[in-house]
Amino acid sequence: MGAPKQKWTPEEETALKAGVLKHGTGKWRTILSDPEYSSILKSRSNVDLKDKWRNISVTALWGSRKKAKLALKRTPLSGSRQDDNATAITIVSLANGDGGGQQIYAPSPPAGSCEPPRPSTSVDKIILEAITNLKRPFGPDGKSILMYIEENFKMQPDMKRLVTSRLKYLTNVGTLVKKKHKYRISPNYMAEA
Amino acid sequence: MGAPKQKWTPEEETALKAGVLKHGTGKWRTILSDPEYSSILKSRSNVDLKDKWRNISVTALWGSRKKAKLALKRTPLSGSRQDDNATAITIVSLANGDGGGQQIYAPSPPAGSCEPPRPSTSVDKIILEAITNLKRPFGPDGKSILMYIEENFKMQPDMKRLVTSRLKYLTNVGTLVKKKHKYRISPNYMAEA
DNA sequence: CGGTAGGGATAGGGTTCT
DNA sequence: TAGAACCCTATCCCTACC
Repeated sequence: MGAPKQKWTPEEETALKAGVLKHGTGKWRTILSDPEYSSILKSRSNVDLKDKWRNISVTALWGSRKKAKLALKRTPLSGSRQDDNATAITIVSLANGDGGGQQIYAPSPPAGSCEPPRPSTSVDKIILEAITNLKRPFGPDGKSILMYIEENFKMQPDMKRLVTSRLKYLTNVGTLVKKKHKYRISPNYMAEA
Repeated sequence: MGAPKQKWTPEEETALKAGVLKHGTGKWRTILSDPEYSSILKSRSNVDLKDKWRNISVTALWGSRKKAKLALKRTPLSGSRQDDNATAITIVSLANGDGGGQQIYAPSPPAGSCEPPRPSTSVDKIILEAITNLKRPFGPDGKSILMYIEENFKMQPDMKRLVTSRLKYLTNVGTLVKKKHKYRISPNYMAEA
């Protein structure tokens, strides 16, 4: 009697994250077989795990943007009604199916303003996207990240320095893990949320 | 900014219903690809089809309930059983958002007395509600339907037999479709309305 | 066949417009 | 307030490729 849509419970999600932390991504059958998680995840398949992890990943990447959007919605503060999505959003057209057009990078939220101090800026999102999409076995190096950003975003002149300093910062705070000049998104970062 | 809201034409709606009849619900991309309908539905997406079908469904469910009420008022006449399976069948309390309160099942209209043999009783309404709310991919099986009813209605002792026989009947007259022990509301039933 | 990656489709909740 | 049309995205499914 399968359920039409079996929503993931927080317990399952936690187990999955722990499993990835322990065995790494792409080891779904292994995670499922690990007695530490098998009971919690017994109603899931390895493919389910893969799908869910994919979903968690994009959520982590786009999370802050979403929060900003929701915040704006909940509080229709002041007037401006038109440039809703424009305000706090820094990456556009990622969702659009066409892979042709170049995306536009807008420095930092010019209008939104009410953002509390966050450990991430819009550049960070781009960096995370770059690392994710480059899909290097041990993560891309700084140069590749730069190239990715140059190729996929219209950037402002000081972008290079900005990215470099952000890479350093994100590594310091633990969002990224740097090893042999290569950057990866910390599993811990995924595991939080 | 968005599209100006493209209202569904009767032609499109007909094509959609025919498509569902031919391919089944949940086969929206298939329906869209069927050359028989693709020209008519060319400006619709698979998601549009799904959304429209959802609208049609709720309208049909609620519509039939209204019709039944009116029918009872208008003509308590006897006889004809093909009294359209569409109008006679009604579903109640589908709209209640809270899942908390238990509903009350009243056997068959005790007051009406001179009720002619109708193709539906109040049990039928409950059955349809169960099938609708259980939302199983291929429809719930008889056992699930029973459980749903037991959990959500105060029932009389012979409910089980009643439900079983009604399931058989509704399948015979085409209101339900039975396949591999699972019951679904007939697309025909939806498509009429 | 079993497993994973990726693309794509569906389901269902939300939102917007009328 | 309701209903129709539309959006968002978690979940599920299918296929290609080992």
